[in-house]
Amino acid sequence: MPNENLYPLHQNLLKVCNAIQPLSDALQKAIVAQTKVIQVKRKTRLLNAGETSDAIYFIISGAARVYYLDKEGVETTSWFLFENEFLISVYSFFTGEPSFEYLETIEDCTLIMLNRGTLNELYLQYLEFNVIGRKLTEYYYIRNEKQANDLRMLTAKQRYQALFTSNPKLINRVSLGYIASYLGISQETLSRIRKQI
Amino acid sequence: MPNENLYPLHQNLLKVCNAIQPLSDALQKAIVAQTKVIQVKRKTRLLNAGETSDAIYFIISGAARVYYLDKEGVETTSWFLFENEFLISVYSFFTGEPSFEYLETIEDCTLIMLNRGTLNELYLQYLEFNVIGRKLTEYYYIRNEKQANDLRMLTAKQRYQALFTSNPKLINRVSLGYIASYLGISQETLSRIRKQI
DNA sequence: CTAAACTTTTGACAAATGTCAAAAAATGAA
DNA sequence: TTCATTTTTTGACATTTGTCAAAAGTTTAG
Repeated sequence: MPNENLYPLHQNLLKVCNAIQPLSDALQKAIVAQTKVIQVKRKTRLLNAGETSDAIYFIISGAARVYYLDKEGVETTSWFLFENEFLISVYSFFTGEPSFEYLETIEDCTLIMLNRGTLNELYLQYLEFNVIGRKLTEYYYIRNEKQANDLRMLTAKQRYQALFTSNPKLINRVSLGYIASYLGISQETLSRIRKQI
Repeated sequence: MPNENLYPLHQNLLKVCNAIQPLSDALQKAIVAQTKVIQVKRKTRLLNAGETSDAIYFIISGAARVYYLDKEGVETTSWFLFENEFLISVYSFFTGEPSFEYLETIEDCTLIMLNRGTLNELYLQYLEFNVIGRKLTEYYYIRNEKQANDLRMLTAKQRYQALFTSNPKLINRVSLGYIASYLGISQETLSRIRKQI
């Protein structure tokens, strides 16, 4: 595992990618060279609605969420991301259209930042990297699909229990209001559900 | 546009792929050679829950749906697919795990069938094909995300109206009960919503 | 350490949606 | 075309979830 020593900050990112498909040394080097490690405080907005997303972030440490505003201006959280996950406004990043979502940290974070132009160059220059992109998209697709299915099929209480079961640590790191909007319910309802359990 | 004459049945499939990224002649030829055109009646089950998905289908004509059963055995439709779209159990096809979903036609269909082994060979042999796979997955990802967002944020009536606006033809081709489950509501409620509008 | 800001809980009530059962309407196979 | 089957609608009522307002609890920055 030479990576661990060569690129200490990028170690987990490379590990995640290598687990999908082994990367050539040249590609690993390119990834490290073309990305930037940044530190941001909690509640930092990394993308605003209306802006076009220009970057994807890998979370080394910390937590973040993706949210948007409904017609009445009420926040709805659509995603929580933690260590070793990618923070991205999929729609805006992939289409190049202005985002309807906000990206915001919910804890102090250390992030690896990769911008879109660079990613596309990597896709062109290292065709094997498309495999990684495809597989990651597949993986997140499946997560998203499960979410939609749960929203259709489960009651509020069942959705909370499913989330709690699949991701117990989340409950302690994320405020109730955010979780409620993620589950598609009001925070009062979630508070009452919690008391019952 | 030589494809139109060379491969009449595969014309639209190739057109969809070419629109994402031009395919080499060799790849086009390989796609045509490795796929099989089949005709099936309406209500044909192409995949059962518990089976591992081994194929992806491109719909030349007809319509289909993806559905699954909740704990009480009630059907919930998670997706409708029409001409020039891909019919697939994403979870099972991509992970190789047994499916929790059923694939079923809702009209007589003409389909292009591509099995997983072949697709993976194409991915290996024609690395550029991964770009197509990645982009298609991105596209369907975005659709899925929109669905989850609507389920969280909109009332039943708003969801119906959104569906009607974005896909009016669907309403006439798909029965009310299927649409209701797709929207995450009972069919009685959907029937009442329809009357109001 | 403390005040201000934010988050969670509670109560009372309103609105949305579900359930069950039966009738009406539409569809499709013989 | 006709009858059996499937789909949609309707009514009555139950349940879930939302809303508003206020109180209680917790966290954070100075």
